[in-house]
Amino acid sequence: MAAHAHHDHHEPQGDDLARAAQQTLERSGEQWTAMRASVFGALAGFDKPASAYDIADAVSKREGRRIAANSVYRILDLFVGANLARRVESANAYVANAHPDCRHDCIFLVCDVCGQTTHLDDDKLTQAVRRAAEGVGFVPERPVIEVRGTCAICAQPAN
Amino acid sequence: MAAHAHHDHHEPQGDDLARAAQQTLERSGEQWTAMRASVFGALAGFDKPASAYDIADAVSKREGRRIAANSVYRILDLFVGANLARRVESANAYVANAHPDCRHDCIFLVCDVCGQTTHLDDDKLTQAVRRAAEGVGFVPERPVIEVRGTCAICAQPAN
DNA sequence: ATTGACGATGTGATATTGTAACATACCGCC
DNA sequence: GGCGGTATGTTACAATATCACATCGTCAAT
Repeated sequence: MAAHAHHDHHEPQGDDLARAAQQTLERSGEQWTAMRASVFGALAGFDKPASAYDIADAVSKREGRRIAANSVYRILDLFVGANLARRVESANAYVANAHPDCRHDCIFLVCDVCGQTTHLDDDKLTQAVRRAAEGVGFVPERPVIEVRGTCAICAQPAN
Repeated sequence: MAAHAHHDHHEPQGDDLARAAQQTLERSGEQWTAMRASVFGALAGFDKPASAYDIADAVSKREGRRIAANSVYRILDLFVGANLARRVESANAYVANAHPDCRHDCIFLVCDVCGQTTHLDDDKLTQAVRRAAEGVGFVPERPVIEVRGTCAICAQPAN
């Protein structure tokens, strides 16, 4: 779990990530409430996609009182709409988005062994998918591009 | 519902489709039982992706007795494994596969208005997705490529 | 014929994921 | 203080998915 602390990344993490999320959300005209901060924090605290119920449990623990899944869903929907989070369709789960300002389609690689999920940004590829859909008269809104398989670590023979 | 009866298609339909499915399933060493035939027929009878519960209802009607969802799930899992059916992840639903012998990744276009789902086969594109995953050390097993949006018919202005 | 193994299905319970409806709380404004 | 609006709480429920175990049929060995 103590990986690559050796130098700085571009990826905002922890509080930085939350601050970026807050700014993006507020710029879109929504409030950054205590509850939303707590949900975002819980979401960002997972190292793999988390279900709404996972998040509800984590938030409940943080808050010391029971938070219903339903409240979490509302906030997650808001986050997804504002690009602060993404839904991984093939896992019924959510991940925090480290770059809420860049709105592009993304590609998730979901490891069936460990659950870890990474994402690729390859606009050429996602544009090609959109164009393929347009080629048959379809109006693409939201490409869902995910790859189930085995991540580099779990695929190592000496496992 | 009485569309394009004017000339033959390559797409097997109705009984032909079922026969093709039966052959494929048996060739893979599984039995084509009455229950499986009934589930396949129900699945093929839907004009859009059907949930396991939709199918359970349809089969129950056909059979004149209650068929539980979990029996349907078992058979659907078998079908997906044998390529007789596909799961549309972003819709939690299943579609019959007209070409059970061609095992390629496919791209679903899911209309958010009417639910109709078409599929594209574009091996260049799906191969590109696989290669992109491999490029970061990921071993792709099952690409999930779906596009949510609006189909050509629902997108017509004079609707 | 009996038995045992095995695959398929039946059955009931339960887990997980997702929504709906309405109540309450908070906040800025008049 | 009262009002309108957003956010959250609360309860109930719907929809999707899985588990455990019972039953049934078929086939083969005994």
